Amino acid sequence: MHQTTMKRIAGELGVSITTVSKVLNHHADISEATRTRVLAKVEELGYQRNAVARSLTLRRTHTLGIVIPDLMHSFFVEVIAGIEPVASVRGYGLLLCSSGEDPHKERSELEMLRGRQVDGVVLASAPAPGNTDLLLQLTRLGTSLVMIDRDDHPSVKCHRVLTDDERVGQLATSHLLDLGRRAIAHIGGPNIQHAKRREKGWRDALKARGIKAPDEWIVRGGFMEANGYRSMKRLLTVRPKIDAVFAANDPAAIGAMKAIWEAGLRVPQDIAVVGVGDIALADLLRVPLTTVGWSRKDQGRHAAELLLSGLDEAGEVAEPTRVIIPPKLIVRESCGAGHRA
Amino acid sequence: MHQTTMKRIAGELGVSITTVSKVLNHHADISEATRTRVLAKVEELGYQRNAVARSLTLRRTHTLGIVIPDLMHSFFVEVIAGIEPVASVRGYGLLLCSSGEDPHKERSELEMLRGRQVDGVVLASAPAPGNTDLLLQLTRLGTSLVMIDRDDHPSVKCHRVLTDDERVGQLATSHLLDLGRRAIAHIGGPNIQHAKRREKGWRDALKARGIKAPDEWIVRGGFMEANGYRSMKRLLTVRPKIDAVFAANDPAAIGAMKAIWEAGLRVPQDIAVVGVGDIALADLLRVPLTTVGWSRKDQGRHAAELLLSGLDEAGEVAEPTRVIIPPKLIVRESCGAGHRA
DNA sequence: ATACTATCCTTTACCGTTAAAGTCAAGGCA
DNA sequence: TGCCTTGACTTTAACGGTAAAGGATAGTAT
Repeated sequence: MHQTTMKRIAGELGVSITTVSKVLNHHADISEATRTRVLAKVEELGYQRNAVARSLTLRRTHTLGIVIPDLMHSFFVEVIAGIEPVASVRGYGLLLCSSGEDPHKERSELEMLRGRQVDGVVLASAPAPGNTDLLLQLTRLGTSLVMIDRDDHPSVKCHRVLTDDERVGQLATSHLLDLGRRAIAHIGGPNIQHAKRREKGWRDALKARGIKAPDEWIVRGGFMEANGYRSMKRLLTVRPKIDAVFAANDPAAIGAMKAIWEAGLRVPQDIAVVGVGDIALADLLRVPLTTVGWSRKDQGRHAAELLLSGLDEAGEVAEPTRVIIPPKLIVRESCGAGHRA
Repeated sequence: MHQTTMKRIAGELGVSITTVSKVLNHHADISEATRTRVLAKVEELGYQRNAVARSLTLRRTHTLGIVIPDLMHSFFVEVIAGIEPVASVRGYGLLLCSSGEDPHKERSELEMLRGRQVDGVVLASAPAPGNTDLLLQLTRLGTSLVMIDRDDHPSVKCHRVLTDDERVGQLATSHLLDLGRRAIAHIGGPNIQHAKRREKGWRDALKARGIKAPDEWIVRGGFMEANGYRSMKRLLTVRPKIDAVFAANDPAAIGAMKAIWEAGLRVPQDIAVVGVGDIALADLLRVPLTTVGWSRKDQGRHAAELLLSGLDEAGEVAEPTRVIIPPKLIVRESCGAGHRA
């Protein structure tokens, strides 16, 4: 029932606990003979160091907290898939938290992570400035922080791994314009920085071609499929009719397509749709979704590397870095570019 | 830079550390006056207990390890989404590990979790009996274990939350038979229990209608989209031609559809496809996928509840439970039942 | 022979918290 | 008055490990 401890090893060998510890930590002042004996006993008993006890003395848990807004959204899972191998090979564990887009839950998760003394946190913040104080406190306490995806909490000095959201909006919108669409509506995201920036990119791209978007062309909602669905229902009532939609993310775009189909219209013939995110399976949808994507694995990988390299060089506080993962247009069929024969 | 400790609180108040500890643990032998003073100081300094130190003394980390084979497979993520809220409200953290279907990685992840003294483990085991010894050892050490999805390691006595895989196979196959298909091939999974059981269900359903499946009707591979794709390529060469495929899971079914389309054939007109799993977005595929599904959130929820209830009643070793999540057929379009007008 | 120096261990203290046992003054009871 | 409770703390030891400082023994320089 009880885990083997160094005490036991030391006892059976007639050496001190410290000697065992030194062998396991590769200290130089241990004779080859003792080292061998200890290692043999370790092997025999299948001993493994107790990470909790080590964390307490070393003041390092080798654990990263991950706080994301939605586990069911494949975007964040892909980011985690990018973080995992980097953390894993370096011996870091991942403590997974979901905020469910709720700032209060986010706060309590962050507090939980603080209490558990995680070495670092990867955060995709729920849209609310309420937790800025906690984040500031965490960094002050020596917890490294990397924000991914969301560019909120401007006063918090930490690494950020983002994409260029204005460019995202421009890419999507220009493409639709290039295909001859003119009445290009926008399904906006929630009230967070990068949703606003995608909107700005959309607006700028239209303006660049001399099109002024009327107010009815934009409906702001959330990032969920249901939000896109509701928003599209509204956009379908706009007159004169719109002929394209740029949705702030793929789930919203998918929701929009559902609404379009329900109205008996066709994608892309009646309304072209472009999303953002390139979520998994988007190429296998009834109408494969044209989208603006970037590598989430890269995003996760960068986040983990920033975090871990900052942890290894203890002491020196690295300058906050902004890594921009370049977005690119992924043309499929929902935009009407028709890449079938 | 330094976290506030009980020592500091005790010092500033002129009481012993134990007194502070007792207040925070709601011990009775503390006067109302002292309790109030301590609580006020805790509030003032924003003090929070150090979970690492508590874990060491309490021999409880309030952490569950989760080991899944593939982070990119939405199935497991959905299970996690079912586990998360249950664990979260009870104050348990989730340490996430991905084995990448590799038994060696799985082993090292399990060892990592053992070293970190997790209270329990939710495991979807990679297909290999190699780690049975470790699992037995873990349970012997007092770590609760719940296996989800995979029904391997029969000698390990632990709770299991599974679905009825034979029924899954029967449900899918009978449905195709009901629709008039007769040459129903099977894309099998890897060499693990529930893949074999789905195969058995398929075989039994055919036999029940007097059909004996020839050997070429089954191709066994893995659970990934690529496996389904390759398997289908092979099945397309079978003569006389097959008119339906039951794939052991949805990614494989999607891979199969890709292969079918690439061969210039249509789903379901030329070949009907039924998968297993009801992954997210399956209803939005180019041809919405008919599949046999069950609630993964329920599965995760059950797993977490079994684990946590076992942890609360410390000492008494609960009888291993088998929870069967009932599968149900989800009819869409890939089977040819035609639920459009 | 004496002091010096490696080499190889051990002792002691500490990480932050909790449980068990101990202290001590005030109050109750015979 | 003396003894026993009771209430409200404090002291001590422990959880499992690591770091720093402290021996002991043997070999080397002088």
